[in-house]
Amino acid sequence: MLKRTHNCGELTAKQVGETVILNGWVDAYRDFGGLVFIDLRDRYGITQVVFEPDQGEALMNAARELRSEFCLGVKGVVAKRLAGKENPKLATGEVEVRVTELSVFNKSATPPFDIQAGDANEEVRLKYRYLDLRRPELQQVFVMRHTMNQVMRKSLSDQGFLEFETPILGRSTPEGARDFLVPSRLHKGHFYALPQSPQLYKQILMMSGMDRYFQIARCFRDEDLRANRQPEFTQLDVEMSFVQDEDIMTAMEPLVANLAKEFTGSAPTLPLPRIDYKDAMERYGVDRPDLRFGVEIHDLADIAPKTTFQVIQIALSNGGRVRGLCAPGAGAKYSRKDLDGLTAYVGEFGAKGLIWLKVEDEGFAGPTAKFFPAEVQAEMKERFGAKTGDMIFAVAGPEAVTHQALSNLRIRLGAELELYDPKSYHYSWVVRFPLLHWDAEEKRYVAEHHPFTMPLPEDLPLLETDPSKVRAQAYDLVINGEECGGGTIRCHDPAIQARIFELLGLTPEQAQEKFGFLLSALSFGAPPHGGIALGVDRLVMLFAGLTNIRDCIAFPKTARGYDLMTGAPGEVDFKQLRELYVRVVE
RNA sequence: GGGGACGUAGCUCAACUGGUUAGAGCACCGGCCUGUCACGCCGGAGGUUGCGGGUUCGAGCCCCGUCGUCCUCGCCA
Repeated sequence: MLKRTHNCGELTAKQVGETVILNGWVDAYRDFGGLVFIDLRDRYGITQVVFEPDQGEALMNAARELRSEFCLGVKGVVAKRLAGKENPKLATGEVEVRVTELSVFNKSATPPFDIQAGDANEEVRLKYRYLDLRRPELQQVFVMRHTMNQVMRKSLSDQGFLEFETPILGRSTPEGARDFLVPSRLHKGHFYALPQSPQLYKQILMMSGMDRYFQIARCFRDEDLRANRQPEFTQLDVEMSFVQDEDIMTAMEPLVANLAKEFTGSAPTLPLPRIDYKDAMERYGVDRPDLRFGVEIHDLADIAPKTTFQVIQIALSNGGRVRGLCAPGAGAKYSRKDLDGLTAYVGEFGAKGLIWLKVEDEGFAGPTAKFFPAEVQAEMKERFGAKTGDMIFAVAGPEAVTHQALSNLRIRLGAELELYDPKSYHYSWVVRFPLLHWDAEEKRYVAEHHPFTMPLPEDLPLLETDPSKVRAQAYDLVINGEECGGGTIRCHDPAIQARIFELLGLTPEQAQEKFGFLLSALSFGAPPHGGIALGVDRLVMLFAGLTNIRDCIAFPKTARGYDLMTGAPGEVDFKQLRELYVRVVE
């Protein structure tokens, strides 16, 4: 076998004159009859190799047979290219390899799509994922992903964290996402569940005195997919003992800074900003604000009495809200048609309409400007810091609608008006989430994060009087408006944990049945503890500038949960089902 | 479960208002070519228009159903 002495990305003028062997795939071939050029590709780069008649007819004939994606070994002499024939687009473009010996390891069928172009339909790319993954663009993403894993391991290991593995076959627990179930052969009618996260195991490890845990853990949730959501995904899972919420954030920040440094070239100043959940919702309408730009949302309820605008009066009298934001420089940017488009856009989030006001020297302009007297206009200009040429957008309606409509509008305006550098990164913590919210349909409280979250100490009394007002010791890591991780301090007090189970509608018997092991472990001197999990796939997506999580997962699934390469999920033999006591019903 | 976009040659796309034999570029096959790097030139082959039904003298185009891909609401992180 012609074993490589060099890879396809490393030859330069330094090796001129050396005999080398390269292994790789035919990226392109250019056949001149009397002269054949091959671009040989591996994951390190591309090197041009050339076949010339002086090496004999047999070699030339063999070279003329080469086609795209043939897998080759070539032996030859590194030569400086003819003067003026260098290719500045290639790292190896100064030189070429004059081939003396060729070994075709394997021919290739004609590729089903143009691997170099990379513009094929995703369906076909996923079916032939092994070919898609030959593309340098994709290979770079997985190099990055590898590096990320290394940075995470090193950062945490340097801080004294121990890497653990926890079971994939666990038990189904109530709350959270739908479980993937695995039927037990040994126990008729019983099922394992794949972990939604290693949550309880890592808490138990704290109770075992492991003190600082981490795992790059695969998690499974049987819910519908999205551009940034797959049914199996990877978390950097972390847990620490003897800590409060600030300790977790402080412990994670060096890691975040290391990732930022590695992938963006610059690390944020620490500590990262903390924003109260409540402030985030008020100022940005969302719990994961994109803070690469300003444009805060302001309330307009107080000006309502000074206008004659029915829409506003009605929203307020129905217990809703009127809120708006100021888009700098939007006045000249948006045509009437564009504004109709923005109105339709907020409509997607339930807004009945969009109030838009152009700020001009003479006052507001727009179809609803007449409802705002001069005095109110001055007040609004001041509140929004609006200048001539800006636009004020406002939405009236139920609180959730104003939040959704304005937060999404804000993101859209930020991009369209180029209010930030798309290559920039902003990191922040959103803290003090609500512990619970009331689910009207199920007629019970539902955990905002998960059922093991510790309330803020000062809010503990509210657990008895007004549970939905209880704030949690919870924190999310937000980067560029993406939720990249979240965690909580856990309940290490069995009594508080029992009270929360009660609020969640679990009887003591049910709590015992589902979480007996946890309650038991809590009763044996459990340390105060807490942790966090970062979404590895999302971090790769973010740092690689991708808009879709499939491109940073080697073998992803489609929106319907198929693996188009293997055909999973597939049918199984009746015999397999019988062993598992499982029957398919129509 | 709901909404939207899409599905035509191996790939990327075109085909007027429903009208002759469904076209182009790339890829593929054959031939020519000694300095290309998106090589070039000549020639050729390649189609169940996702699938099933319907309307029509006539359907890639209209209607119904179905499957698949993407985006999204619900759900979920």
